[in-house]
Amino acid sequence: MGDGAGGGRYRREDVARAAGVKVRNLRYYQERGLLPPPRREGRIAWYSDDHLTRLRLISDLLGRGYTVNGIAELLQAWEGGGGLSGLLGLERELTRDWVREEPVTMTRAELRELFGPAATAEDTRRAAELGYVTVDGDLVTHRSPRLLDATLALVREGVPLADILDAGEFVQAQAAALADRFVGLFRRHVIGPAGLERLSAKQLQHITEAVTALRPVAGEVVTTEFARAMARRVDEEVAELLRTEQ
DNA sequence: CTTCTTACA
DNA sequence: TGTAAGAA
Repeated sequence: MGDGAGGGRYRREDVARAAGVKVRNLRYYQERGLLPPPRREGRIAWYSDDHLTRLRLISDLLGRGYTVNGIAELLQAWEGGGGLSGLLGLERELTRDWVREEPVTMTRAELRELFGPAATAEDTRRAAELGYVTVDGDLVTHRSPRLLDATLALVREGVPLADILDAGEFVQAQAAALADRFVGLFRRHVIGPAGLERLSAKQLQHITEAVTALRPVAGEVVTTEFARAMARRVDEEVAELLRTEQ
């Protein structure tokens, strides 16, 4: 959070890699109006954090089966609401903290050292496929230090990495479903049927505040319910173990 | 030489 | 979506 969020400090290749899209598609998205043009400085194009956020949103939506045109419409509706600055503000609110973690980069050797012989190249490939890491030559970048730590903790307890990745894939699907559910609620009851198209600056402000207020609620509900489910399940498991060992 | 664009398959 | 060719 040191320097201003405005400017632009990514080159074409950098944003593309960070967002997990191909460089070729930057231009494509631009042409389709999904991505604002970068700031130009001579022959180099500078992309900002806002571009990166937008790019991640686009590739995520695309990955879930939305069409390019569908996304264009959505984005257009948003822009109609509060102008570009309002849109970018809301977009930031919607995704903050969920994508804000600072990635960690290490060499393959360092990765092996962390995981020990348990980690195969196949595991790395799979982790990349699931979006946990991106591989660039000898460098491996993990999206989330927290997830990396959690994975390491499990591996050190003897859980096979392949099984952890299976669990990760499952959790991703469930998490996406949960997020869809919450976003659906939000859309229906906070934004309303009118959509964002003709909202005043004040209304947009209210929505932004609502997002800020409600985001922790969604997390709260999920962690609480998860804790309860885990407690129940663990109790059952313990009871079962005690039964069979008698 | 590198970074982008244009244009075509 | 890949890529050859040209502009800057």
